[in-house]
Order: sequence, then C-alpha cells, then structure tokens
Amino acid sequence: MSEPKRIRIVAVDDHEVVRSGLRFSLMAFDDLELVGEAADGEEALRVCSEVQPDVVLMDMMMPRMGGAEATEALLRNHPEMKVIALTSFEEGTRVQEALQAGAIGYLLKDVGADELVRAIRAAHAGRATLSPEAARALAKAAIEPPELGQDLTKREREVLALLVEGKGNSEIAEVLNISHHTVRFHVSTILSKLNAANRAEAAALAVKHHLLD
Amino acid sequence: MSEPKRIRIVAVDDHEVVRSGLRFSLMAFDDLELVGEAADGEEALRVCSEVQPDVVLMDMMMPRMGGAEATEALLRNHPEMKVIALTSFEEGTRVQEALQAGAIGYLLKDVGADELVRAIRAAHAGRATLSPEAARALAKAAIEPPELGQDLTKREREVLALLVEGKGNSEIAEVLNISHHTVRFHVSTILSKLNAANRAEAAALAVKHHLLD
DNA sequence: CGAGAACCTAGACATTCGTACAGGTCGTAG
DNA sequence: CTACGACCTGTACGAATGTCTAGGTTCTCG
Repeated sequence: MSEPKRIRIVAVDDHEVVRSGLRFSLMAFDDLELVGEAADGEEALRVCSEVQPDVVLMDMMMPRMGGAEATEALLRNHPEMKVIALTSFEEGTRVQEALQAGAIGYLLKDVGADELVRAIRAAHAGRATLSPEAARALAKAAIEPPELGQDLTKREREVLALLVEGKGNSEIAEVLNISHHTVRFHVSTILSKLNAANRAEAAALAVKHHLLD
Repeated sequence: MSEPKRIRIVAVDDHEVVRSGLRFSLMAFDDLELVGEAADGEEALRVCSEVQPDVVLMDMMMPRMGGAEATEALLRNHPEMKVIALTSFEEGTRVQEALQAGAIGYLLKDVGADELVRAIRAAHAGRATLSPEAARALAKAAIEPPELGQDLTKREREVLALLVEGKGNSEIAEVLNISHHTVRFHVSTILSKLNAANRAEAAALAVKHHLLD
C-alpha cells in the first residue's frame, strides 16, 4: 500500500461509454481509486453498501431508479458518503431535485477530467461544487417562479391526470370513487390554481409543465 | 507504419466524459485510430473535412447543430464517410431522423466497447448495425405510424392552438373572424382526428405531440 | 368541366362545465 | 383543545360544449 488515504469512488451511469470515460479519466490520478460501478439506482445501492466508497458520481437520468431517488436512499443508509450529481442537461428542476436529495455537487457531463477531479476532492473534503450552468439554473429557479402548479394537492393531481386523459367529471368521479360534485369542486380549484380558463387550458398546462408522472 | 489500413474515427459528442470514454475504449484496438473529436455539429463538419475519417461516431443530442442535421451536412460533402448515431435514448422518432439523415448505424450509449467496435468495423465495411432497442423502436414506428395529428388542416391547427390557450369557441371565432358555429365544426373534426374525447384531451395531445410550433 | 378537399354557416338538441354558496369529516400542527 | 387545511357532499343555474343535419363557397387537380 502506497498512500494511506486514496479517495474511493463509485461511478453510477446507465451508459457503458460514460462509465469507461470516468474509469479511464480517474485512472490518471494517484489519489483517486474507482472501486465500483453501477448501471442504475438499485445496483448503486448494492454496490455502495458493499464497497463503501467515499464519493459517488451519480447520473440523474437512469432507468428503474432515478438518480435523485437513489441518492436519497443511499444517504439514508450511508450519510457519510458524498454524492456528486453528474448529468447531461441543466434543467433548473433537476438541479433542485438533486440537491434536495442530498447531493453535494452538481456537474454537467461536459466537464473536463481536471475539473471533475477538483470536484471529487472538494466533495471528499465536504465542500460543494456546482457547475456554472447549474448555479445559474438554480438562481433563476429561485427568483422567478412560484413554479406553476406546485401548490396542487395530491388529490388535485389525480383529478388533473384523469382530466388530461379526456375523462369527464362523472368518469373521474367513478374512477376515484367520489361524487361528481366533488370532482367539479376539485376541477374548479385546479383551474384557479393554474390560472386556467377551462379544463382544456389546464390539461395543456399540465403537460407543458410536467405536473404529472 | 505497422498496418496499412487502420480505421480512422472521429468522435462527436458535447460531453467531455463521453469523448474520454470513446477515446480510451478505442485505444485498446490496433485496427482503430481516433483521429479527431468535436463537441457539436459545426465543429464536427470542420474536423471531418480536415482529418477525413472513415467512420464518425455522432451523438444525436447536441447544442448548436443537432446530430441529424450535422450528419446530413457531413454526408453531402463526404458521402464516403460512415456515420454511426450514438445516443442516450431510444425514441422512435430519433431513430428515424438519424437513419433518414444517412446514418448507417444506430447505437445506445450503453453498449459495451466490444459491441461498439463491431459496429465500427461493420460500418467501415458498409454494413449497418442497429441496436436491438433501436430496431424495436423503428419497427414500432413503422407499424403504428399514422402519426397522430398529421392530417390536421391549417385551419384546424389554428383552432387547436387557441383551444390550447384556454379560449372558448366564441373567443376563437372572434380571433379568426368566423362564426362560432364554424369553430364548433372544426373542433368536432379535430376531436375525431385526434381521437380525443373532448377539448381537454385534445389540448393535452397537442402539447404532448408537439402539434403546434 | 367535374370531383373532391378545405373551408364556412346555421339551427336544434342533450350534455357537460364552471361557479357560487352551504355545509360536512378528518388529521395534524400550534 | 382548537384552528386549519385537505377532502368530501350537495343544490341551483347559466353558460359552454359536442353532435347532428343541411346546406354554401372557393380552389385545385385530373
């Protein structure tokens, strides 16, 4: 054993090509050691439990279990691990999701190896790293929008989802096992919360702003 | 000079991490040589003109100039080059776009190095390679495709656009300077063409399928 | 020229929507 | 405990919606 403290890293990404890139990029640095890889969130949990890394590089867009969910689950069991979100796009919502899940860093995949390594060392030391794009997106998200539709209740979302599918009030009532009067009440509330003139606009807004899933 | 004919490759991707992955993955094969990299479509055109590669690995989702557009432009000037589309997701439309642009292969980024190399050699020999997912998506697209909403007339699209904004029939009538009876007629036609139960679903479908600009 | 497509208009009808008002239960945070 | 928010039910009423039928114009293409 040469150095007493190499930073142990796990790379999580569903794309083999990306994992290769990380693998070889990190190889050039003596103080870093890639000790595991995973292709989705579930696998990440298994691998991390086993190899106990210091830092986890986590892709956000993955099948099965998404990056945010995986990060949250991982940190619940291993609060000492540092997660850096690595992603392709700089949507404001994604950034917030990741940080809220407990990621200490957020980088775009177009970072160079050196910058990535800096972020890894920083994370290991407990310092956060945000890519400029992510920081900008975060700032923008913090300023402008009460983010349309964030104040919808769970029930209202259910109603909205059915509404988007073209269901009428009575159909919605049937599916949810409630009175059609109640449905109308919910729809009315939804319209005012979304500032929509009618259900057509509400449906359009729901899709446009990804209010469902 | 060892072998007379190494396959000359250019990698195009906006993510540095991915390019590293490709760079190191290809390094292990004697008959392959990575002779250039580019981070977007425009750069790809420049680089390829300069280094004259045999095969181009082209990401489809890039800023400035998308992969499909770049592929088309590239092949117009260099019809002898073989382009393999490399992408993150298997949307049917993307696959069609890529192939229509002239790509000879379509792979997901989760392919392993060996599979990638097989595809490169195949492309160089003029043989196509489709990932199973891509092939499936293509087949599905070929079967289903009346491509929802393609048969809408110009007027119907105008009506639909206003409908999405939450306008009522009379409002739409006013904007378009036609009778509200006519609007209702158009809406009725739209609903049947989109197979929607009501204007709410029609609005949702319009947004979901990008039926408007 | 004739056929067809796209577009427009209109009346009648049942249905659905959206709102306003007036209450009720339930669980939880103060 | 009390207040509050989310959720539920109901009545009543005017307005909007969707379908039907039955025409009309304008333009293009064979």
